[in-house]
Amino acid sequence: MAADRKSLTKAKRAATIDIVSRLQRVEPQLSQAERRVAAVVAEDFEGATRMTISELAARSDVSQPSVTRFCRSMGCRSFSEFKISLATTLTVAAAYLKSDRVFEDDAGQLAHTIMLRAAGAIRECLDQIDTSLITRTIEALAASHRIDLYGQGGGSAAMIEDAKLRLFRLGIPVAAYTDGQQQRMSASTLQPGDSVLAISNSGRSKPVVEAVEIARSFGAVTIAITRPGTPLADAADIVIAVTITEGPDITVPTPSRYAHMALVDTLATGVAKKLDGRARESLRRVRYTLARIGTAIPTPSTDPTPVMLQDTSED
Amino acid sequence: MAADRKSLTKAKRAATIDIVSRLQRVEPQLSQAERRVAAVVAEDFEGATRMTISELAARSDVSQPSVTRFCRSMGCRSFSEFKISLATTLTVAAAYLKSDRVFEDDAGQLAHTIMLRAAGAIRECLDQIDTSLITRTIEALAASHRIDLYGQGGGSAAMIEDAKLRLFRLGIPVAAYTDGQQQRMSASTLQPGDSVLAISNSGRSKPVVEAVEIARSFGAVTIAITRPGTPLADAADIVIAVTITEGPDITVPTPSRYAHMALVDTLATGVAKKLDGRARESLRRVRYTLARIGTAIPTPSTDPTPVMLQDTSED
DNA sequence: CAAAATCGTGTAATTTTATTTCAGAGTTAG
DNA sequence: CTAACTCTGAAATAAAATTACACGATTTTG
Repeated sequence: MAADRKSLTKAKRAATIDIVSRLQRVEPQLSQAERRVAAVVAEDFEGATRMTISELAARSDVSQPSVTRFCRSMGCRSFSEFKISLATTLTVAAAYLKSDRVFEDDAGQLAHTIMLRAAGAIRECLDQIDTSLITRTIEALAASHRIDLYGQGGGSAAMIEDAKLRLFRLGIPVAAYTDGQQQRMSASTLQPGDSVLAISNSGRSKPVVEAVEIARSFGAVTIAITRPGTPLADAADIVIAVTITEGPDITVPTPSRYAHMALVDTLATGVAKKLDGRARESLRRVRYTLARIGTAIPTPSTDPTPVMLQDTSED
Repeated sequence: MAADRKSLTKAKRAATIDIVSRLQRVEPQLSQAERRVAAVVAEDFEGATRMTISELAARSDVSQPSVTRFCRSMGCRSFSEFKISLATTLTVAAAYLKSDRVFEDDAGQLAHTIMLRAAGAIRECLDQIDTSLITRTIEALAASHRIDLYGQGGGSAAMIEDAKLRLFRLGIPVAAYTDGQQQRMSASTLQPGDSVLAISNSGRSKPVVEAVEIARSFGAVTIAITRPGTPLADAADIVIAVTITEGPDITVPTPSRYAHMALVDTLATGVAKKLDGRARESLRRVRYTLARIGTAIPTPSTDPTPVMLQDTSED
C-alpha cells in the first residue's frame, strides 16, 4: 500500500510522458485482469484512444471497473486522462520512437508520420544553426561573381537544382552540377571571387569532396551544407553543420532534405535582401516574362483568384 | 461533383489532425455561442484537453449542447473525439514550433521566419489532405507498369527530380520530364496501366496540363499535386489538392515546395510499404552498390559513426 | 409589412459512460 | 480449517454527453 501511494505520486509526474514505455515497465506488477487490458491496449494503441471504457472492457473480457483500475495502475487519475496521455505519447512516438512502424493501412497516419518528421527536421536544423555562419555565407554568396553548386545522389541533386533556381532568379550567374566529372571540371575553372555551395547529407560523396578541394585550391570560397565531422566538412571553408536524426526504416525518405532546402531558402532570401534592388528587378522580369508566355491564358471568370495564382514562376 | 468532393474531404478530415489551424479557419463561420467556446479553448488549449463538457460549457457561458455543436463544427464526431484530436494537435504543434531559440541577429531572424513558414506549409498540407485520395494514389502508383513525372519551372522541376529518385529506388520504371515538348511526347506513348504524376504549385503550367490531358486520353491514370480549381486540377483523374498560404514578399521562396515534397515522400513511402518485399530488395541493392563505389572509403577510425552515416544513397 | 421559414440557442429528457460500493470467489498463512 | 487478504465483477451510483424539442430572434418571401 505504501509502495502504491509512492508510485502513484511518481506516476503523477511521469504520466504526462510516454505511457507506452510505462506500460511495459509496470506490466509485471499488474494483476491478471489488468494485464489483459494492457494486452488489448498494446495490440492497438491507436484504436485504444478512441474506445470507450465499455468497449475496452468488452474487448479485454474484463469488467469496466478493472479498466479503471488499470488506468490507475498506469498512473492516471481517470480513464479519460489515460486516453489523453496515450494519444499524446503516440503522436510523439510516431515521429521519433517507433519510426519504422508506419501504419500502412491508414494513409492519414502515414502522412502524419512523414510530415511530422519533415517538420521536425526543419526545427532541428533551426535549433542547431550557427547564425554567424549564415551571415558569412550570405555575404560570400552576394559578393560572388559566379556560383557553382555541387550535389550528388538523388536528394542532394534535387536540392542543388532547387538552389540553382533560387539564386538564378536573383540574377546571379549560377550553375548546378550533379555529375562528379563535371563538378571537378567546373571547379578547376573557378577563381577568387567565385563561390561553391556543396550539399551532401552524408558528407562522404567523394566526387563532391574532391571538387570542393579543387575549387578551394583555386581560391573560390567553398561552402558546405553537411554533417559535421565528415570529409566534406573538413574540405570546405564555411561549414553549415546540420545533423538530422534519421529513422531506421530504409523505406522512409530521409528528412534531412527538408533542412537543406530550408537552409538554401534562408541563404537565397538573405542574398536577395542584400542585393535588394538588383534582385527585385530580376525577379520582376522573370515573373513578367512568365506571365506572358508558356502559361494558360487566365480565365476572366468570376473566380476571385488572386493575381498571384496566375504566376507560374514559382512552380 | 465539386461539392461532393469537398464534403467528402471534410468528413474524412475529421479523423485527421490539426484542430488548431482548423479552429482558426472555421472561426468566422461559427455561431456566436460556438465562437465563445472557441475563444475559451483558444485561450487554454492545454487545459481544454482536460475539461469535461460541463466545465467547458460553464467557462464559455453556454449550454452543454452548444459545446457538442461546436465540436461537430470542428469536424469531430463527439466531444471526446475533439479532445483527443486537440491533444494530438498540441503535441504535433509542440514538435513543429517548439524552437525556443531566440535570435538576436538578422540572419537568425531570417532563418527563423523561413523555417517556421516551411514547417507551417507542411502542417497546412497535413491539415488539408484527403487521405482517401492518398490511398488511391498509392494504389495506382504501386500498380503502375510505368510512371511519368511532369513538372515545370524551378520548384516543381526539382520536386519532380526528387520524386523520381524516391520511386526509382523502389525498382519502379519511372521518368521525369521538365521540358514541355518531352512531356507531351512521353505522354503520348503511355497506355492503360501507366500513371502520370504532375506537380505544379500554380496549376497553370500549360505544357503540363496538356501533357496530362494527352496521357489521360491514352488511358493512363493521371495524378496531380496542385491547387484546387486550376486547369491542372481539372485535367487530372486524381487531384491531391494543396493550397499553401503565400507570403507577399517575392524575394522569399514559396513554401509550397515543402508541402509537395512531403506529399511525394508520403506517396513513395506508401508505395514502398505496398510493394514491401520487392521495394526492400531494390533499396538494399541500391545501398549496397553505393557503399562500394563512388564513395569515400570509410575511415576505419575510432570514430563511433553509425553505419548509416556512411551511406550516401540518401544524399 | 406581415406571415412563413430559418437559424441559433437553451431546457429538459435520455442515453451513454465512468466510478464507487460491495459481496463473493479464490489464495495464502497460521 | 479458518482468518486475513487479494482480486474480481455485478450492481448501484454518479457524471457526462447527446438528443429531442421548444422558444425567441432573425431573415426571407409573397
